Parts: sequence; C-alpha cells; structure tokens
Amino acid sequence: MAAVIDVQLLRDDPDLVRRSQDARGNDPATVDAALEADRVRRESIRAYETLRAEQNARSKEIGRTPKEERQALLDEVKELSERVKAAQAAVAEAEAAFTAAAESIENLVIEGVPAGGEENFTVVKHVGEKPVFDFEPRDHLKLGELLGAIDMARGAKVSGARFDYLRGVGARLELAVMQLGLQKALDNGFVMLTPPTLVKPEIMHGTGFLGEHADEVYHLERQNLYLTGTSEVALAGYHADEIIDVTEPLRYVGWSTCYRSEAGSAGKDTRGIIRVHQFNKVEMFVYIDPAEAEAEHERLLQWQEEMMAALELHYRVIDTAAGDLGSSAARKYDIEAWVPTQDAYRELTSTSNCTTYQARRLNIRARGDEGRTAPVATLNGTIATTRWLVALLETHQRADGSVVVPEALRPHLGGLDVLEPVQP
RNA sequence: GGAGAGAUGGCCGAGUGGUCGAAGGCACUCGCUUGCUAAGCGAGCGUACGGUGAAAAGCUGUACCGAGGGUUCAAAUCCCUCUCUCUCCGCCA
Repeated sequence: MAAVIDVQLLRDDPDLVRRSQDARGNDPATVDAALEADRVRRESIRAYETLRAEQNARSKEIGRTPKEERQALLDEVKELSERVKAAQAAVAEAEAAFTAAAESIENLVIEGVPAGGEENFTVVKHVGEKPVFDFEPRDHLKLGELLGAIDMARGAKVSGARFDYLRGVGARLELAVMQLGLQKALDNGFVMLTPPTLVKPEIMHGTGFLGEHADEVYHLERQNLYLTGTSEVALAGYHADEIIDVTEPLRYVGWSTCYRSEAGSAGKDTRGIIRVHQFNKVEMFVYIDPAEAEAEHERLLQWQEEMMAALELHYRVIDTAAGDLGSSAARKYDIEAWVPTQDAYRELTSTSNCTTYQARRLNIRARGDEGRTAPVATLNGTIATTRWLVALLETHQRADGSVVVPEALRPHLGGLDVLEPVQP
C-alpha cells in the first residue's frame, strides 16, 4: 500500500499539518483522526505479527515431529491459525481506516503561500503594458470567425457544447504555439514524451485528481480508464513504482490532448475556446530531489514567463491561495494574461510544486546517501496550450480584423506575419 | 476475436507443499592479492511495514517469487479470477 502522507511528519509535528489544513480551509481535526487511526493501525499490526510469529514457529515444528506425535501439535496450531486469521482481518480493517483518514489530508502547503480561498491569491508581479486600441477590439471568437480560425458551431454539431474546430490559420497558430513551447523545453534539456491520455485508476488517483476534481474527469466505465485532463497525469505515472536517480533532475515535456468535463461550470466562459472539453497542451514535468524543488519551481515559472515575452503578451503572476491549490500542490503560480475584451487577466499557465505528495502516492523514490529510499519531488507547468490563442488574437488584433503574428511564431507559420480575415 | 506458452531478486536462471527471502551465475560494493592488460581470493549486496533504540546505527518480527482471492497447521510450489508479455491464426484505421 502506498503511503498517502508522511506518517513520520504526522507523528512528529502534527501542528504543522494542522496549520496547513487550516490554511486550505480544511478541518484541522482530520489530523487528529489520522493520528488516532495510525495508533490503532500499529497496535493491530503488532498483535497480528506476534500471533503470526508464534504460528510460524509452531508450524515449522510439525515438519520435524515424528508422525505419531503430530496430532496434538496439529490441533494446537489449527486453533492458533484461526486467531491469526482474525487478527489479520483486524489489520486490514485498521489499514483501510488509516488510509481513509490520511486521504483527507492534502499536501502540506509551503510557508508563505497565502491562506484562504480562490480570491485570496497574492500578485507577484505585473509585466508589460495593457494593449491600447484606437478602435473597439473584437473578442477572440469574433476574430476567430473572421479569420476562419475557430468554428464553434460545427464543434457543437459534431460533439456538443464546449467542443470546437480549429481551422486554417487557427489550427496552424495552435500548432505554432505548441512548437514554440516544445522548443523552449527542449532548449532547456527536457526529454519529449507523447504520453497516453487514457490511464488506469491508480495513476489518476496517485496524481490527486480524483479528490476535489473528480467530477471534472472523464471516466470510461466499460474499460475502467480515465481520460487525462493534462499530460501531467501520465508524466507522473511514467516512473510510478520505480526507484530513480535524481542526482540530476529528470525533466520531461509531454505533448497531448487534454479532456475536461467542466462539470459545474455551466454558464461560465460559454463563449469561444476559453473553457472547452478538449484542447492541446505542452506540459513540463520534473522529478527532482525535494531539496531542489522550490528552486526548480522558480525555473519553471521563468521559462513560462519567457514564453509570454516571446508572444508579446501583457501578464501578471499570481501566487495561488492555499484553498485553491488542489490536493497535490504545495504551491502554485499562475500566469494570467490580459484579455482586452474581458477587461480581465485570464490564466494561461499554471505551475505546481507537488513536493513529495504525488511521488508518495505513486511510489516514486530515489536512493539517498545512506542507501535509504525516499520519495522524490514532482513539479509541473504549462509551456504551451490552446487557450493562449485567446490572448494572442485579442492582443495583436488590428482595426481591420487582421492579427499580427508575434516575431517568435513566424518561423512556425512558414513566415506568415499577419493573419488576414477570410471574409468581410 | 480464437489457440498456445510464459511471468521468480538489477539481469540470467534453479526450485512442484515444511529446514526457501529463495541455489547457481552475471553485474555491483568493500577488502585482500597479483608485474602482464585485468584476473584471482574473501565478504557483502532487495523492498515495505512493525517492535526496540537518540538514531536514517544495530538487533528483532511480519509480509512480499506478476496482481487478487482460495485450500492447508504450513504455499514460489495446489485451485480460481485477473493483468501483462511472447508465438500462431483471424480482423483492422
């Protein structure tokens, strides 16, 4: 059974864990429940093992005992084996109870992360200037339609609401953004993976997406497989149940389609491709020594910011509040780009430091100096995704409905420097 | 989809009910040795959880031979289910 939390830490410093739960808006009493369950669990293990040891010892005697003397011993051990069975059942029960209790404790938030819910984020910085227009800017869908780049109506016809076709320059623009992101990752030593987008329950569970976000996840009942909402899932599963070497961080970049059911978001972002059931994403994923995780997190953010700069977007960086982290993340930075027609910053990237939470649940360890194994840290971050088209189109639009292609994307569009309307 | 074979420690590979956590080999680690291109000799060498420790040291217990369940006093060994791999046939984007 994979450990769901650091039991040692739970026993040694329960207050720390209580504070973390509190910052997330979770009930700190979950910590005490887990401690008690741990105590019961250990007690039952001890009782079982003592009995089992005796049974083993007596059983071995049977083999050495002459036939005529065996029967008495047999009767005795038979009775013992009944008690062992009962004790074993008690252990299974106690283990399950402990796991259940421990599951309600989410990853320990990092010192400095703002407490509270979604609205309690802190703004780390603003970069660039809001674009100004001497005309009424069109929203991304209007632009997409003018350019023959986005077709929501046919998406809905074929697959339903929140599905779209990218078309013509739209499809090419998405690919260009993806290519640019991939190149950025490759330049920094990432190894590219195109991962499966259907995964087994234990992998989905291990990454923490079956917690609060369970209803966001597509599940294929017949095959009992989950469609991933990000390649993070399969990238985290890549080294599941392995002992790996993280003397140097293992950096992977995954390119995949992502599926999200967007349950409970009815009425929200219904226009355009801001929030759809299916999109594409290039995702960075890192396995690293836990001591290096926070520094790596800053690096991931840095690379994401370099992408924003390359695409000439105005953005801000926020440090997400504890209550809005999701179960796995210990800290999360989002880059939100300015979307002119919404008069708002919208999330374009997200990077999470999951510390040892996912690695613990997926049983991914590294060997330390003493030869001991310990869970590694995992981090992830967006380096390109379809949603970026929204900010790109709106930011770089011109009065006639054309859109200027940022310098950095042109090589990936065959030199195209302006996207021109295909219809008046 | 049909038929068959298989799954044992980092790798190879023994082992068909008790003394097997598992022979042997390779690889690796440590030590010794050797003037001949690297060999020889000795020792060590899995993981997890529990107990006892200040201890991630040591000692000790339990579990693990693809996974789960069963039979038995006792299972790597017997039975059932599942997963995966390989071979052949069929089908197919």
